[in-house]
Amino acid sequence: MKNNDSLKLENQLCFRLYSLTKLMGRHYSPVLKKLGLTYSQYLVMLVLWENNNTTSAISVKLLGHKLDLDSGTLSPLLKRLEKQELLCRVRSPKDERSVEIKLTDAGCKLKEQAQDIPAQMFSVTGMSIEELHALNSQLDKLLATMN
Amino acid sequence: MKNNDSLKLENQLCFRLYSLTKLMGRHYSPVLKKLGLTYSQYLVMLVLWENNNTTSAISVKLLGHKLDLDSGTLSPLLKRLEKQELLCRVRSPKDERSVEIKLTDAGCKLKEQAQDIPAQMFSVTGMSIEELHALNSQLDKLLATMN
DNA sequence: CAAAATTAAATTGTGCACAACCAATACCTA
DNA sequence: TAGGTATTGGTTGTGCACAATTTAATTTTG
Repeated sequence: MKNNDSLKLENQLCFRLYSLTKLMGRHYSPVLKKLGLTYSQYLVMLVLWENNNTTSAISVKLLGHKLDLDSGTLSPLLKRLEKQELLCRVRSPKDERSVEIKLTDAGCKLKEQAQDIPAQMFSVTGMSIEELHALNSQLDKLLATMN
Repeated sequence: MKNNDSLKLENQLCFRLYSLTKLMGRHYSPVLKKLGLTYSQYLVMLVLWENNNTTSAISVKLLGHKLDLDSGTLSPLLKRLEKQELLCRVRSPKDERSVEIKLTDAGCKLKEQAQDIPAQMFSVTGMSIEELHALNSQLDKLLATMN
């Protein structure tokens, strides 16, 4: 690559990721709207759905760790989900600083409606399972390096 | 993949893209802070730097098309850059609805300070040039399919 | 045990993304 | 040329991301 091309938009990996993330969001949002969720709220629900079987409650701290989000982002988001009665926030008796998140029955039940979202979104990518796995592991490697 | 794993966070391509975009932003922001730019402002400047040689001005419309951003996002962003005197916004004499963006001398000069950002960011990825190109073209394919 | 350090959340402020809606202008066509 | 239509940009409102600060509780240490 020529030196004076390095600042060109078309050569930027970051711009591809940025565009693709937005594009992804545009495919998700109409689907998630039916469940009354935004994309970030959906991610939170994924963690809760996954977790609810084993540990019945998860702290905001741990949730933030799993999603790589801080409390400034999660606090208002969780309050909105609480208002929708999908989850409840209870201060931990063990450590009063910590807030534990627990799915309500409605929140638990919403999982059923979300079951076919992954397949639906996968079809939008036009990729094969093999290509998806290959891309996933490339991105995992990149995530690990950059962290 | 088992059916009930499809909703697991770790299996989501979208979550990897989402995380990687945020992570990318965290690597960029301290570097861009020295230039007084946010990441999105940097993208706008990339387009302007690239364009300034040939066409001296670019409309908000075209800028939005290149960056895949709408005027609701660009308008306030461009006003902030105008306040920093990196560019000026002039209503087109040909079409009064259209606003043309033009770099100031300061805006043009800022390019020099940005020259080594791409190389710096490339080194953070830990990839070889070949790997970068391969990933870029995979993402381009995905962008094309999903658009 | 009390002071200091650490930790968890909430709060505040800035900027971004986008949908929905509005006003102004340009263009087209009957 | 008058009226409809499309386009451009702005405005408003919601939600996300994150830095910086504050508050409160726990843990560590002298």
